[in-house]
Amino acid sequence: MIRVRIAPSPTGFLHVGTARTALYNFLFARNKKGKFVLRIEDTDIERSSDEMVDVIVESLKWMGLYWDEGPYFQSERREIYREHADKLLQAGLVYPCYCTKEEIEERRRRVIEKKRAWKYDRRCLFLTQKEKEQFERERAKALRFKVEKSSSFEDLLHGRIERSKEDIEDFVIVKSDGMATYNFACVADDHLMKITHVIRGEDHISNTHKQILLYEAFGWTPPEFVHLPLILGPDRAKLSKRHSAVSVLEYRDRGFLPEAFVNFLALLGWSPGGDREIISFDEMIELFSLERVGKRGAVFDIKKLEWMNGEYIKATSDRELLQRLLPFIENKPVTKEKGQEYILRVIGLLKERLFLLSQFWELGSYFFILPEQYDIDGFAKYVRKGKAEIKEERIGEVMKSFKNLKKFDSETVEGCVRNIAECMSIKPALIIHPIRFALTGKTVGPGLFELMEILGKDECIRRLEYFVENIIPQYRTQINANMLKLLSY
RNA sequence: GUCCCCAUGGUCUAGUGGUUAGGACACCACUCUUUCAAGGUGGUAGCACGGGUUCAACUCCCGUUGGGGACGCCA
Repeated sequence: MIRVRIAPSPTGFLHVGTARTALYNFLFARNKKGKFVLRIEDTDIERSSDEMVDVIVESLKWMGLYWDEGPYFQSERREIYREHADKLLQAGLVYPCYCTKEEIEERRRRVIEKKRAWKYDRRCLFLTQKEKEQFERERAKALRFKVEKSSSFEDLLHGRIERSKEDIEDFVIVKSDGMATYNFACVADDHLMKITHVIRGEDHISNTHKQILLYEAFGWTPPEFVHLPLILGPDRAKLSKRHSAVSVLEYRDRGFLPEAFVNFLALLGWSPGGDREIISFDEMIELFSLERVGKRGAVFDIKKLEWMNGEYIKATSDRELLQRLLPFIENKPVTKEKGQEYILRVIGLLKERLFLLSQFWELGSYFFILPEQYDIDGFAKYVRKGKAEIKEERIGEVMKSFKNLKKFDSETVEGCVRNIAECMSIKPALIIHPIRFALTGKTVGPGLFELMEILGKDECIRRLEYFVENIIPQYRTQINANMLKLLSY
């Protein structure tokens, strides 16, 4: 049975790179009807925290990557590692190292100054008995693996990858605080947890060589390895905080749908073949195969993610979308009072111009409250282009006609407005734009008549009055000020 | 500096010796339209370079160049 794992370290948020690795492991496991294990690699006690464990768990759940086993915590497995380290010590395959960080740092600096490659100099391998006894009394010791063989393994993606023993240093397997290091805990756990395929980022290739040596030392059969290419920033360097958001939960909070996020990540390095782009989770599981994973690092293109998110939003039913939208609007004014049916109608109008859930309020707050601000400059541009005018008497005329309307559905309102325009022998646009501006404070948005139907007759009239009394004077002042400014030059 | 990985438009990719090198994002234009989106139509743009192998190379091999990664008692 296929068994894979995701082994994040709770020293930070779940990185999108780790998220994609988790996704590929998950897809591979589900495709092969195997098991997906979650293991928390918290051997760095200082930097690990429970909060980060929660964040990781939440991130994986948000993406829909449910694990079959775990989470296992390496911090709870100290004894297991210690026993295994003892075996290697007794077999003479590892040796104690008493060097301090500072001492090593000093020696390393000197080597690097000479432009030579640094590797642990084996100082503690050649200690005299006397030195050993003294250090044993005075210092904490780490355990180093004595590298005597070259390492080689078959990567399912890259083929055979070799590394000469001269290029591998005697690496630490147990730290001076008694905790196993990553390379050691990882090997012990992957073996003990019967992991069949280790699928991880290619930044681990050099670790894999060390780990191969450990498998051999224990006489264990190593699992299969797949080293995935990295996710890159726009400059083609490994994606990191300085590029953009790298935390999965940040994408959730910015209004991405998990389905879109997962779909996008899946395609970053894997292709189902052909021209397929929008693929459901189930299809991904069905189609996933390691043979179709690429070897090239992929740039994380936020634009494409946003497009894809828009596609998913459009494909989501209004009712479902309402549920997804709730976290983004429940703290906004009057959204509760207006009720779900009202919000649903707004969703109907806004849905196709949304590519992030978080844009809902930004685009449609005026459905709930008076416009927070009026884009006077934007509107002024229309005026200059001759596409709109501010004429109080026209707005007055519109209000008067609205008051007489029995019905206020979009068709009736449209008929009414067009009729006024015709009577005045002007283009409807000259009325439509000012009304849109008066009602929403914006120059862009959904069809005017549809949004008026939702706002309702009373609210429309109320806003038109408010506009005439409060905004037009402001508008005049601002325009005049601009004129004066222009004249003074 | 040492070792390792990689190479199809700006980006994600399809392609596994014979294709007018296909799709998507982005960009541009046109269209629809009361605006913005969405939609529709069209367009710009690519096999890094040099050697082989072969009747034939984007495709296979070698090298160069370019990019990336690893060199922690971090994971």
